[in-house]
Amino acid sequence: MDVLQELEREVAVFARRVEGARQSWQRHQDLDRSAYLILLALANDGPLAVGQLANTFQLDISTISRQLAPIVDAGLVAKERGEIDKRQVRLSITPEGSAALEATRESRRQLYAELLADWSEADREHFLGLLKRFNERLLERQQLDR
Amino acid sequence: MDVLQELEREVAVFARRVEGARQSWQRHQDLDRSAYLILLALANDGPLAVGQLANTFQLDISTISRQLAPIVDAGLVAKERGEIDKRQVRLSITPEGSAALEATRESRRQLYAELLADWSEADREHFLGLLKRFNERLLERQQLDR
DNA sequence: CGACAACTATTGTATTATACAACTGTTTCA
DNA sequence: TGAAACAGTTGTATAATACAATAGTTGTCG
Repeated sequence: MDVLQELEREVAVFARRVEGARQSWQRHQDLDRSAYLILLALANDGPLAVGQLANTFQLDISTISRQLAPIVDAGLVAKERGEIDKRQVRLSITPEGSAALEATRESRRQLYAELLADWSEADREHFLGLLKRFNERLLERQQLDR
Repeated sequence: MDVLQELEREVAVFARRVEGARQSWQRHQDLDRSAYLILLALANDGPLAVGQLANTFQLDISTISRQLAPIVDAGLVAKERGEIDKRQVRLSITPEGSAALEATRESRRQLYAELLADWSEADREHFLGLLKRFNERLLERQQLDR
């Protein structure tokens, strides 16, 4: 059978399953997906504006704006008016945010350790590499399409 | 950096990107994701009941029931009362359904051909293999959790 | 054999994530 | 300096989902 066709199918299934997993694995104390990804982005790429986050995830600014509200309220992200450009907002992760991020990260890492318990290190690395490459492609494609 | 941690992150990103792609790539004449996956399941695994489909995707029966409505209306899936057990419903793909499935499949295959244009055949196969394995794991896990 | 528990599917209702549109305040530039 | 462009927020609509209530069917046990 055609590899592309199978791949396409497997990706569709993957999307469904991951979506399902998100719900059933969501532990109460952990950050939800949007908060987790936002904090990850802020932790990695320093302070960002709302629009930059929206661009990172290819989501509408309004969506990010709403997702931000609870995590700003919870004190995980600090929000200041931009100094140079007062339209912008400068979002940065707080120490509490970093702590929450680490906790969730560890909890998820644990999950993946169980999930991939019998995978060799080589397979894990290989999968990671290919997935990264695929993700980059997806991003490029989506940016073109906009 | 820890491979598991990176993998976990990459999967989260993947879920987001694929979700985004679903919206921007949805061509008008193509089947939507749920219809596509349902037809795929019916084409591969013969006639199924609503509950069996729900189990396949780890979704609530009510969700499948609703997703079924438009594709039954469109004549892509035939719906009969089960002969032995009249509570059940017997869903099977119709010739029109097969045609629609093939068209969407081809359209998606094309998309993946572009997306993975510069991947070697070996990489594609490798990615497919690892993804399949990961998907199986996810399913096992989710079934346990229910 | 008949009542009741268990099961299959549908429909009602609520929630969540998202986009688009309308609006406010800020900046840039002709 | 006024108009167009831009950043973000809030209002509104839609789609996908889960859970609850319900209807019809089956199976079992006293």
